[in-house]
Formats: sequence, C-alpha cells, structure tokens
Amino acid sequence: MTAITVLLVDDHLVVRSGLRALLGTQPDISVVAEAASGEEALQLLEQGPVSVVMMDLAMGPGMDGIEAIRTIRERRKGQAILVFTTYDSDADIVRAVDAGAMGYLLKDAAPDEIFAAIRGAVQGRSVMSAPVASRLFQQLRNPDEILTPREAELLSLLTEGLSNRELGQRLFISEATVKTHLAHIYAKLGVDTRAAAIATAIRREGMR
Amino acid sequence: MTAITVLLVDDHLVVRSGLRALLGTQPDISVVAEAASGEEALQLLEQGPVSVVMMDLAMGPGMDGIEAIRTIRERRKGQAILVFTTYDSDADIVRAVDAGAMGYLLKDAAPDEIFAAIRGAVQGRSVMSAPVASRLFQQLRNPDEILTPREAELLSLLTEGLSNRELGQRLFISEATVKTHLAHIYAKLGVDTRAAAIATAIRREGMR
DNA sequence: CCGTCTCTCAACCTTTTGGCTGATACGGCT
DNA sequence: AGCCGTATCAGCCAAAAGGTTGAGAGACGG
Repeated sequence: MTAITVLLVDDHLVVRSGLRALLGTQPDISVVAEAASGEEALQLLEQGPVSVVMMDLAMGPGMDGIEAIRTIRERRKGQAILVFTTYDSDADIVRAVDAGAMGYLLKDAAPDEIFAAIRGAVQGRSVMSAPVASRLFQQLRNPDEILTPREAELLSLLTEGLSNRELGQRLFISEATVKTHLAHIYAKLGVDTRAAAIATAIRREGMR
Repeated sequence: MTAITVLLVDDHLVVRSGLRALLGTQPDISVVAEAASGEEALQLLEQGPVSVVMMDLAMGPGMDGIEAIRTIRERRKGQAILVFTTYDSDADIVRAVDAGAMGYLLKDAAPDEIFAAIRGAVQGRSVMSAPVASRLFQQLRNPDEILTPREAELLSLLTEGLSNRELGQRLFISEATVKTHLAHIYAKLGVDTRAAAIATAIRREGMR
C-alpha cells in the first residue's frame, strides 16, 4: 500500500494543525503540505502532486473554496478534492459537488469518517457526511423546488434587504417582473412574505 | 513561574487537537482537559481547577457557550474564561463579555495573539482580537444604537420571517405596539424596511 | 413543429407595512 | 417631586408588497 499524501487548505491555523495531528495517527496517511488560501494551494500543487486535497470553503478574502476547487480541477484533471467545512448549506454542497469535489465532510465529523473519506477519495469513491448526503438527495427528489438562475440571483439580492423597485433597477427589469419572480420564489420556498423568504434563504442556502 | 493549565471546550475535535498542538509549543502552558460541550466542561471543572477555560460559543445542541460561561462563573468565581470562536458578531461579543468572559479571540488569530491572551487572562487582564475590540468600542460609542431587551426579542423573531400580526401574537402585545418597536429598531439599525432590518440583523448581530 | 421552461411585462385589487402624532403607565435616578 | 427610558396602545394615511390572471418572446429538446 502506497502512502496517501494530503494537502490541507484552511485559513485557520488551529484547524490545519488539528487535522494534521488527527491524520498523523494513521500510518497510511501523511500531510505533506498546508495552505492558508486557495491561491497558496494552487502554488503548492505546481510543485508536486498529492493524493487528496482537503479544502475549507470559507477562507476570508480572495479566492473562495468553490473557485479554488474549480481551478484545481481544471489544471489537474482527476485530482481528488474533499471539502471539509463547518456548514452544510444546500447551495454550498451543490456548488462544491458541481465544481468537482469528491466528498463533503463537516468539521464535527468523527475521525473514522474523515479517514474513510480520504481513503475513499483516492480510490475515486465519493464519501460524504450523513447530513450532507440527505440534503443532496432532498434536492434531487424535489426538482420543483430548485430555483432558476434568475430567481437565485434575485433571491440573493433580496437577502440584502432591497425593495422591489431597487431589485428591478439592479437587474434592469420592471417591477412587475420582479414581483413575478418573487411569487415563484415564494412558491418554491414555501413561504408567502419576503421576510420569510429572506429568513429561509439565509438559513437554508447559507446566503450570508 | 507556575505552569498555566487550560481546559479546551469545543465541539470540533479538529479544533481541540489543533489548539492542543499549538499550545503544546509553549513550555508554560499545558492543556489538561478537553470537553466537547458546555455540560462536559462543567463536569470536568468539578474535578479540579484550571487556570483558563478556552470556550467556543457555537456548540451544537444543548447548552451554548454563553450559558456555559455564565454557569461556570457562578460556580467558580473569578475563573478566567476566554472565548475562542469563528465569528465576531456584535451580539455574541457583548453577551460573552457580559456573561463574564475575560477575552474574545477569533479562530484565525495569530498564535502569538492566542498565547498572549492566555497569559493575560490568568493575570486578570482582558485581551481580545483587534476586530473584536473595535466592535466593542463602536457599541460603547453609539449607545443610541443599542436595542432594548424587548426590541432585541422582537428583532430575533423578525428574522424568522413573521408578520406584524404574528409578532404581536407571539409576544402578547398589539399590532400597534409591534409597529412602534419596529420603528425604533429601524431607526437604530439605520434601515427603513423589515427586509433590510432582517438582513442587517443577521449580518451584524449574527442571528442565524 | 410543438410543448415546456424561462424571462419578461401589465393591470387590478387586497393586505401589509411604514411614518407620524399622540397618549398612558411603570420604574429608576436625581 | 420631576425626568427619562421603556413598554404599551390607537388612529390615520401613503407606500410597498402580495395574489391573480393573462400574455408575449426566446431557447431547448423531443
């Protein structure tokens, strides 16, 4: 069995060293590099391949995790990437998987789960935390509830607290169209006021 | 110089081991116990004193960090407690300090900052991350913008997407009173719609 | 080619919200 | 005793938001 090499990408020093300590207990896994940002991760990957990249999604200013995943997958086809993050928002999960992540782990995952995900990732298997998987399935089961791109755009602006008039101006559409989109969004989210839409958007979709 | 003993309280295993590894580099600091919840922390403290408690605020189900801080301070007067968390929301900072925390560190703080905070805490000095301190000062400079307890309560419910009528029913007050409170909240937050109030509340106050 | 989806817009009407003014009551502080 | 902050309520009016129906233009796939 060849050793599995890991690159850690997380802007929090404590998380990196914690993960390093945790993975150090496994003889077949070794952390060979750490990066505090997406840019740094790309740089490090230039210098040599690793079996798996473990990446946080929220990483302060600059390139975010999703962007980093997409860029890495463009440059190194087939690179195994695991998302290791605190939150399990629907939007993040879908976008991460879409960008090319092999798995999605939460930071409170059990050690065994983390080890299994890493070993699975190098073999091309996709492993994710149970709560994450259930959210993904829920998305697939209810395609009616998936917002169209335009609706998602509008919802995103909605969470900034804009009025219908302002939304129209921002998106270069009439107020009437804004109201139409909103009506569709409300139906899909199962709410009937913009306040509730904002609340569920932020809580469900992680729009912060 | 006596050794400083530390109790780590965080529901994330990786954060605990990361912090343990980091603090292990300092000869005068040693992590003597770890807890994954507020309840567990209280139990451990029964068994013996520590110099400093380092506590996360968000810890899954059960007792939250603020509650844990308050309880610890009740049982062991003078116990030094440092908050070590990811987010720097105004509300959390104020409540943590109010509950009796000696300092407030962000998880992306530099190692030296963390060491300094721990050493300061055992000496009774209060140390906090720069962004945290600036937020605290801002609160003190603008007392006009501090919400009254009732207003905060209402704002919290507002972020759930309730209508004025529902707010009134929940709080056992008339819709007229709800509107009065809302008007005051809008003025203090510097907004003029409930949507914007929800947006700023969630972003500024960390009401998730 | 036709159906479906998406995005766009309009008119109409009801409900909700926001702005304003004013009022009562209670507690604490001076 | 008087003042201030907080919490409570009312009424009025204008603005914003929500519900409904209908409809046209592209795009895309069967």
